[in-house]
Amino acid sequence: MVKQLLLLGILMDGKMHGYQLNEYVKHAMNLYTDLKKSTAYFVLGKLEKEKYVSHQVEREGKRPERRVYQITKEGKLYFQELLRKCIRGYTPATLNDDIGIAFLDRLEVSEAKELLESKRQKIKDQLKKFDDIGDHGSNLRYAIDHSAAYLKADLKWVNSILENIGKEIK
Amino acid sequence: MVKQLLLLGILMDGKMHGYQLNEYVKHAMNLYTDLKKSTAYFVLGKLEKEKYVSHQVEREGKRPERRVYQITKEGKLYFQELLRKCIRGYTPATLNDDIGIAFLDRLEVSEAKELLESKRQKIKDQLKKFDDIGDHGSNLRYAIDHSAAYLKADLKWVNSILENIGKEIK
DNA sequence: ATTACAATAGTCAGTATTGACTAATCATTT
DNA sequence: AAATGATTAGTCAATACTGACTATTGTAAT
Repeated sequence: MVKQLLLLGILMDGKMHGYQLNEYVKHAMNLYTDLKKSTAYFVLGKLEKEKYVSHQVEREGKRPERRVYQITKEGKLYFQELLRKCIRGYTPATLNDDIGIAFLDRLEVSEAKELLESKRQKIKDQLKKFDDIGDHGSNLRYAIDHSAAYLKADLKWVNSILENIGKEIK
Repeated sequence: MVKQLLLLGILMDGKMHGYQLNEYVKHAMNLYTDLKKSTAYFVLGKLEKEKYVSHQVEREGKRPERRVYQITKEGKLYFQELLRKCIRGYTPATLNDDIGIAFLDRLEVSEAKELLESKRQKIKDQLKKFDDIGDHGSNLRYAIDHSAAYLKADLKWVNSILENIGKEIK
C-alpha cells in the first residue's frame, strides 16, 4: 500500500519508464522505503490491472523497447485516497531486533556483551551517516530527522542493556 | 528469521502444541512481533523440514488430535546461531508513514492539518497504553521502553511537521 | 434442551516480495 | 579488435505471509 502510494506519487509528476522509476526510487526515495526492482514491476502490474496506471511501448533508436508508465484519472483519485489514509493513519514501527534481547540470558554474559558492542557500533555508523547529510530544506528533512531520532533511541536502548547486563543479581 | 528465532526460543523451554504456542505469542510476545497463526504454522512446517523441530501426535480425551512440537538437538544449535546473529546485527526500523509526508504538499494545508492531528491522536493513544503498563522487571522492560521511545520520536516528528506546515512561504 | 460462544487445531488459496537470471546496446579502455 | 562495465528492461521460480474458512468439543446461559 505504501509502495503503491510511492509509485503513484512519482508518476503524478509525469510519465516514466521502468528504469527511470527504479533509479529515482533508489536515489531520491531510498530513505522512505527500499523498493526492489522486481517488486516495483509487480506493483506496477497490479496498478495497471486496476486501471490506475497505463503504459505505452516506446523505443529510442535501436534500444530495446520500453514501457512508459502513466497515471490515469482514476489513478490520481486513488493516489489522493491512499495519501489521506497514509497521513491520517498510524503504523507503529516494529521492533526488529528486540526479540533477540528477550532471549539474552541464553548466552554467557561476556559473549552477550561482545555481541551487543557490535550492534552498538553498527548503530553508531548509521548515525554518523545521518550527521554527514547536510541541509535538505525540503520535506525530506522530516524523514532524515525521524530516522536519526529512531537511531538515537536504538543507541540508548543498547546502552541501557549493556549497563544492566552484569548486575542482574543484586 | 526473527519469527524462527521467536518460535525456537519458546520451544527451548519445553514442548508445546499449536494452540498453546499461538496463545503464548499473542499474550506474552505481542510486543516483539505480531505473528499470525497461519504464519506460525508455516514457520513451524519449515523448521520441521529442516529438522530443527519435530512433532508427535497426541490426543486428550475426545478432543481432536493435536501436534506437540519439540525442538531437536540441531534446532538448539540453530537457535544459538540465530540468536547470535540477531544480537550482533542491526536492522534499522523502517519509516512506515513517512512516505505520505513526502507528498504532503498535494493536499490543502487545512486538510493536511486535520489529517495530521488525527495521526497525532493515535500516537498519543498508543503512548498512553505504554504509560499504563506497570513495572515489568524482566527484560520485557527493554522492549517496552524501546517502543515508548519510538512513539515519542514519532510524536515529535508529527509536531514538527504541524508547526512548520503553515509557514512554507517565508 | 437448546442456543451460543470460547477453546481447540489446523488448511488453503491468494497476495506480496525477492534473488537470480537473461539480453541487447553503447561508451570506454586496452 | 576485444574486453569490460554501465545502461536499459524486464521475467520467473521460489519464498513469505495472511485472511478466510472448516470442524469438533466443552461450558455457560436461557
